[in-house]
Amino acid sequence: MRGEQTPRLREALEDDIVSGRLRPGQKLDEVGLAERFGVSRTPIREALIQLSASGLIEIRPRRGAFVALLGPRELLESFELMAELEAACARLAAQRMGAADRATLAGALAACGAAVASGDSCAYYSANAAFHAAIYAATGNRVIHGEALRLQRALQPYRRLQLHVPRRMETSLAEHEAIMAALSAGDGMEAAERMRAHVLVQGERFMALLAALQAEAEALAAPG
Amino acid sequence: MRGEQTPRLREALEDDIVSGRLRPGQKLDEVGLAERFGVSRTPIREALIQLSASGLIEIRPRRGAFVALLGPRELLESFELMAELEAACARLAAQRMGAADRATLAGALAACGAAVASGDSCAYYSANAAFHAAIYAATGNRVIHGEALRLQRALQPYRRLQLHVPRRMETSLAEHEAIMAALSAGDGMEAAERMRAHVLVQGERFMALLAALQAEAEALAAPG
DNA sequence: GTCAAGAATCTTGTATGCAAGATATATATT
DNA sequence: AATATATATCTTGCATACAAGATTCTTGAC
Repeated sequence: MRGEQTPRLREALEDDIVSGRLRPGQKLDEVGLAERFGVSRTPIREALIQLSASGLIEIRPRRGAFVALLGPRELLESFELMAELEAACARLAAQRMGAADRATLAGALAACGAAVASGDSCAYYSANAAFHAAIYAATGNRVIHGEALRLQRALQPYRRLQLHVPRRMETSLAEHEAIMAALSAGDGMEAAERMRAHVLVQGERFMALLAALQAEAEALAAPG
Repeated sequence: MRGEQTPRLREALEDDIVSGRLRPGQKLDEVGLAERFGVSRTPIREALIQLSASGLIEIRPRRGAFVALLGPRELLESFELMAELEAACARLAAQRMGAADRATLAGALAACGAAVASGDSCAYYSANAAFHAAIYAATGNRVIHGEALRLQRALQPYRRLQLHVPRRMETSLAEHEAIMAALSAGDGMEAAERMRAHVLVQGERFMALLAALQAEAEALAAPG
């Protein structure tokens, strides 16, 4: 038996959550997970604690672990934090971006364009994440890069719900292109401002979607 | 035996680290900690995992847990993140601050002034933390507030080393007053810009101090 | 038939035991 | 004497065991 199960378990669970296989609010049973992964509860618990620290799950004492289910307020606040953090990344990237960063960024933007052209919202989903991640990396600041990635992952399950909002991809792509232009021009302020708006509007659009879904759910629940 | 040891242990260890009783780089022995707190290794391990997630300690697989010891690069990068995050807080606080927030902030600023007047750098240390925390709170965004506090704590052990830099308190207080003025005027851009500079300069001053200390240590080590 | 109280069951939190990797020590070799 | 190697010891990572709080089911009263 070789050591270090916990990282593997953490990654597997993280993947399940980010990819949507585990839904927000769902309970994570320690014994069940232990059996599924063929380990004891100990490394499972350690992985769960790590995930709770990164915001993907919530542990309620004596009640168990649940895939994080952000309420409307917390969700809006998280998107606001993301917007501020990404705006900072854009500003720093505009100042420091090197040739390699520029190439990576251009590639990610091209992938976004291709996804829009083919109408593949799933491809856009990951190309979008790569575009944003390329900006984090272009700050040259690994601490900021890591924090931004962590937050991006924590919000991923919610972004997923947005995939099919009409014309979302097109407007998002246009915003990406404007951000790219500001970055290429070295205009940090402009890039930051556009990035902030880009992320904030996602949060607001998402809030509207959430409200609609909740109204729908209540309408279904009440008469039944 | 009542449940829930882990939170207590986490807080106690966090306090030991933030207060400086445990030095950066120091090893944390699981058995030793377990004996000291009168518990088994299990809750100790869980507390250590949580602390590693918040950045206060570092766990190296099969090697053990150590109080986080940031290298120069990571430290500068962390201060840069802090500067961006606090700048965002200042901007949001300028827009949203209510009467209660304003009063808390004024109180914290007064405490900073009193500490400078009496030359009590230890009192300034905590009044300074309270001033910054009041700004996080004034954003009205609990997620941002929590992240800012977490990062503040993670950097606290390093700020502590800076306590006795000559005239540090006076310049810091002057910067606080300028930030307060911008906040009161509702000038978010100005407040953000001043806050960013305030935090960045701390990071740079700290780097200089660290370099001096390292040079001193090497000078002592080489000839002996 | 609904609701409340109590018992049975389940799940979590902590303790303990054991195996494997890491560190320290002793020995041998050059 | 210094270095490399083998061995002993220590520490971590994981499995298992058990106790206490949470949940569910049953039973009784209204």
